[in-house]
Amino acid sequence: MDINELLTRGVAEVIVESELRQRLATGQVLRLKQGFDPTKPDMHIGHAVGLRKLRTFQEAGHQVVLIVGDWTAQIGDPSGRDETRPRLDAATVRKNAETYMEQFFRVVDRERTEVRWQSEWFGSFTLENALDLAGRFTLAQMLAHETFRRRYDEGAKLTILELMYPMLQGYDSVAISSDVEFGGTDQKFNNLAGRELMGQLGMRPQHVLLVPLIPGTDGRKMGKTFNNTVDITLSPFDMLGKIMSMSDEVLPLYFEVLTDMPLEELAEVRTGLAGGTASPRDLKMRLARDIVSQFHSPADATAAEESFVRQFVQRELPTDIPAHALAAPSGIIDLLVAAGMAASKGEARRLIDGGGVRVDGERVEGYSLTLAPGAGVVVQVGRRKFVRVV
RNA sequence: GGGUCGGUUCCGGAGCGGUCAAACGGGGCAGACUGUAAAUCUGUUGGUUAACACCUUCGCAGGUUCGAAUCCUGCCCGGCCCA
Repeated sequence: MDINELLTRGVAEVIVESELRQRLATGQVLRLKQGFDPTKPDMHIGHAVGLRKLRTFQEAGHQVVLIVGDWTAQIGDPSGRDETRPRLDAATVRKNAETYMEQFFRVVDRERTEVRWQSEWFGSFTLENALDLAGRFTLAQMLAHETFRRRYDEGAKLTILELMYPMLQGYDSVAISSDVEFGGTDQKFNNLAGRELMGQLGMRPQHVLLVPLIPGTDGRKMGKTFNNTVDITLSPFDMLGKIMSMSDEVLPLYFEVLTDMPLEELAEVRTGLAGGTASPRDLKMRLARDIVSQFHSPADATAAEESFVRQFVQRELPTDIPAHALAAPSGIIDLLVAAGMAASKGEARRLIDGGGVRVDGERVEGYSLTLAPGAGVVVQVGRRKFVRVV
């Protein structure tokens, strides 16, 4: 891939672009820093945007340095946060880190990745070191950070510990001699702290490559708080379904940042969608297949598509309905709760009232229906939950 | 340390002695419409109950009252002002 596409496709901002462009041209192997906090091991395809970019750089010969933020995890990244996060214990952090890396290396080449834990340098950090670090940043600099500024102005709780977060992340760059730090646009402030610190210490300041945050299934920025993520650990079927249920507007961006579709073709897709000559539905299926293939396999993608068409387009029952064994006759309400299709009996009643429960395709009216063991009927809640009574 | 304002159901945010399981908005869930699009519209959103009703919930612990999310006392937590 040429340097231009490397620095523009699926990239929101590069700091400082002209300099990084020159360094890439020299053919020198660069150290690409990517950090993560082992607080939230579930990775979604929004994260994959950055990972794919790392992967592309690796293919161009560069070295990834993955930093496990086992210290910053205990602070919690304040970026975009409204409140102080709870601190985690060491065992949880370690477990989360393992889960995270398992997912990370589904995209990034493990062979060209160096894994470093923050405790390597922060474990022996002294108070003197910490004070020195804190002395290199001013309050005004910190308040330039949108998140800090807003919380400060609104009179919300904001601890000194949280102000330390960008400093620690910045120090990571010093510790591993980072050349380029990768992150989402929400990481800009933290990444720039690394630049600042490296410069103060007489090192060559790292460059920063920011990837865009992509919209989630509901069109808002993809993130855990909105519950609109497409997790990369989803089954092929669920992953395909989630992508299919997304708004059409995301298509061009998704193709750009999550597939290898050639730029010329990408341009055609854009004009086709804008002009109404391309089918959004077909393109979305193509996108979904592509993404599922990446995290699973082309065969899985094909199978998922077939199931999807059967279940949602042709409205047939799914092929693999879980069985729910009954020992004795059971009322519909109890069954829904026992099968995990409703959280409480009250909710089960509400679902029935709302017309969301079907038995063998027939809408259930009233709460009096009783099902016998071995009935073999299929109980359905909404469009996605099925159970066969045996 | 002093003064002051505040801590409400998933989130935001009303309520300020009974009519409060608690307005309203967001989110969630279900239904209609569909391309499982999106948008829109409708219903619903503590638990048990067929229902009446009852139980648990409004930072924590006590108290006043026939009755408290609402009043009083102490404590914990946060913001602001003063030091």
